[in-house]
Amino acid sequence: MTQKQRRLDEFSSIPAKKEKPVKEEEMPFTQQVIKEKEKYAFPPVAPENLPPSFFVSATYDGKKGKALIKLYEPKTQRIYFWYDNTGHKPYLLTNLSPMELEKIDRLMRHPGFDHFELVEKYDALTDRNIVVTKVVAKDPLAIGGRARGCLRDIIPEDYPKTAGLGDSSENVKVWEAKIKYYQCYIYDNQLSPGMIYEVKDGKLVQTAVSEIERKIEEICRVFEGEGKEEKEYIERWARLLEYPAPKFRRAAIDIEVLTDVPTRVPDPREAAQPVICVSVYASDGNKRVLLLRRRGIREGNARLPADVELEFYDSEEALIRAVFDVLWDYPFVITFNGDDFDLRYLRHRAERFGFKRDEIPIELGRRVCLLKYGVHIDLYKFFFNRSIQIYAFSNRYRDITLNDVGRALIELTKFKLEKPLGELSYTELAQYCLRDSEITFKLTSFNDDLVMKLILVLARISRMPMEDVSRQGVSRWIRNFMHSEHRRKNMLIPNMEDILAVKGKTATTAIIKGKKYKGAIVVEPVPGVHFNVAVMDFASLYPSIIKVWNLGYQSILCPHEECKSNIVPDTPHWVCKKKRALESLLIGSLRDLRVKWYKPKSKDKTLSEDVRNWYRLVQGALKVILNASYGVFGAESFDLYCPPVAEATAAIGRHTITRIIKKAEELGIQVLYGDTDSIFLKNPTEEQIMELSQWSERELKLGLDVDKVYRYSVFSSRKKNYLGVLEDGTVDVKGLTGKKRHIPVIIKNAFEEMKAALARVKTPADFEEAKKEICKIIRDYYMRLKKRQWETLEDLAFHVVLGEAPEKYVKTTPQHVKAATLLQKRGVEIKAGDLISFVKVVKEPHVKPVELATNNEIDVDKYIAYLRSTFDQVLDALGLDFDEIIGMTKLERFM
DNA sequence: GCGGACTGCTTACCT
DNA sequence: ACAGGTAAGCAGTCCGCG
Repeated sequence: MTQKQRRLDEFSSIPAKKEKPVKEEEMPFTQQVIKEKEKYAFPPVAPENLPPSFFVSATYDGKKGKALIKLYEPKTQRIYFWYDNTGHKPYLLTNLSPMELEKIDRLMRHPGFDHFELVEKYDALTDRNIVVTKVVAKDPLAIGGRARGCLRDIIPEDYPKTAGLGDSSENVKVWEAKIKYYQCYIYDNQLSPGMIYEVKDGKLVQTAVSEIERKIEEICRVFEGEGKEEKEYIERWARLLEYPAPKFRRAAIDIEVLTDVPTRVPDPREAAQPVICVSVYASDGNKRVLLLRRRGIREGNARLPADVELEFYDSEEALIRAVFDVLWDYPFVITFNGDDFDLRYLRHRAERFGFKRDEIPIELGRRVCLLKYGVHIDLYKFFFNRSIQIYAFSNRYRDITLNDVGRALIELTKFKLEKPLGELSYTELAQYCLRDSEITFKLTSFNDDLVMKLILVLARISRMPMEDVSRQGVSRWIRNFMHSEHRRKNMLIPNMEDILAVKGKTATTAIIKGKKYKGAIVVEPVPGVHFNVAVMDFASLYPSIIKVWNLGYQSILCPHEECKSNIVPDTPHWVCKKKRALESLLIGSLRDLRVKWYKPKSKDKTLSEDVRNWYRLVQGALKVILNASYGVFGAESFDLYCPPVAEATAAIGRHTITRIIKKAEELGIQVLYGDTDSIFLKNPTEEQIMELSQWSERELKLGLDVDKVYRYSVFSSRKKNYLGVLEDGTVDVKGLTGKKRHIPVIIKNAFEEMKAALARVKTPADFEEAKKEICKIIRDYYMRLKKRQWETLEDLAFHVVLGEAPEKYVKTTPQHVKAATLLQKRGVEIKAGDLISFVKVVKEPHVKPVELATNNEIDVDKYIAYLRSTFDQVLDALGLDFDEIIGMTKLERFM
């Protein structure tokens, strides 16, 4: 890799100053392009020399037949296209020799076929080098496009017939034929999306900044104790994680479409209704609202920000052209659901108006809408990602709607509409539409552009374009960096069937019916109230196990006789002792970097706020990846699916927690509870904790630290259900009904009041007071329900997610489905994923959607039963009884 | 014909 | 399309009960 050393400020995002005019060819680059910008030349081909720019996207340009890299130059804030000029071509690998392949007529006559090459690859499954044929094609669609008759199908289909072998095509193998061409290009050239590149004399060269390279050396010194190979991996990861992010010039857009029926969403494929309003909210401070003039619509007097001017268009076509100017201009365009709605609608609408192909800036995919010039980020897809939702934003938003995500992350919600869209005045419509793009924009700008930077960092780790990484799941991210590593080390990327054929399935029996193998251990809790409880846990247990035990598809059940004695406890599997597995190295080095560098640095108060923010972001990104790194091996959707690896990881986890519990007990510590990777210790001494931690490091080679100390904790006899009060009075609630999000507000409020009472308890003696308070709370809410004194019906509503469309429930009809069906009958559109709000009523079918229910039909006793079961989980540990509290006599209870 | 014991389905949670 | 383990409520079924 050619790396020119540069200083950081050379690509800083400070805008260039205007200077006195010079002849064009003498102009510094920045001014040349500013001039060029006025011309909107397309495609924006990178000049022979382009200053440091961020690799933000990659694709295949069908017209030019070349890989295309999109570079974002941060000074001019423009995108430049760099086309491959190395002659790289798409290909697949096969075990047939060129001689055998030549007999396949359909292959030789295929217009996309180019030539054969013989290449040697390392096959990790058999631990041998093999020679395979590289079948090179002229264009990626020839390898494996949508159309039938592509090379990857032809080879296994036609070979046996040609060779007269009948149907025995099972040993004909094709590899690496399903990799997207631009990914293949990235891997083969070991490019790093998200990193800084410059074009020098037409060549794409990665930029090295001496200041950052020194930082990387500093990081590497922290890992002196690790092996040579580990250190190389650490260095490569650290480079990806240390380089800075640019300022992203971007615009969020949102469109409004007139509808016949207010409850129905217009079909973006039809695009039959007019676009009446579009808002743009951009990083350069631009706030625009484009409105279509319509007959009979009043100006209105809704308030808009002072710096917004309404732009009126007499024709919809002109309005769409103005929106397209935005899409041709901004390097990054942000939408919320633009893939399925906004951009798709605009594209089809433009086609209806007879726009020419190259006038439309939107590239239509089956499930995505991309931009010809810049990068489109659809935040709906990004926030929909379960890993992002849970690990990056700790479940703070619940529904993936602009309103809920906005409320949870930036405290900004949509405008409430009082009447149908078509009846709004211009200013009301503008206000509503602008708010949507404002939320969309701010979701990418809060916390110093956290979301944009997160996408950039994930693009670097996963070696994917920003568009793809923001739309795909964590298993794709992991697969892609593993694929890239295979190519770097000249390893054959195995097919899933090959792995399965050699390594087989699982050997243990899961506790849950239908699962593939046995998982983690949950320790039976010791019921009651316990003071001074230390919670210790293993620092990222599963990634650590994968590292320490050398787990990966190549090492589990390896072909070597001498490794068969290296057995995974509680399984018949063995692990390789001779060769290090790729996954073990990759995941292990990422884990080490997070635990030993990024996590401590993210809390280091001696660092500036900005630097700490970056470290926080990086450690969060690593957490997302590491948390999924074990699960993917047990997921059939993962390309390197290898069930014995997942099974071995879980088995070693069980072994680990079992051993640590035994050791704790030997040290005389009572273990109150434990789950997967954690143990709850009753009143341990400093020495006991030290000893346990040291023993774990020495014997298990795993880090065990105190995660938190509870002033006291409350356990019932239920697993995954407890409550702990931290030193600062924070109440940690796990799994209890009172914290579940589907329960009615009124019950949640009662539970919150109880939490407040428990937070005030400092000593065992304080408990008496707290118990009295809790009894009062319970009596209070009980009476309120009995006397039907709730404020609104909303407070009684259960909110349950509809997992599937109502008609898909054939085995049973749960209550929320009944409520959903009632709504459907009223003409409300219901689809999978909707949140159904319902109350419990006396009459059949005992449920009713909140909006259809009235106060007097509520089944109060059902709510009291719910209140009881919610509190029971805590009360029995406190030695209290719900019925006694509400003053029910023994006889009444018996009745 | 009814009610209790049981199983299975569904959702929300924990690590 | 990362995994398995647990709790809770309800729907539906079976079976005994003169």
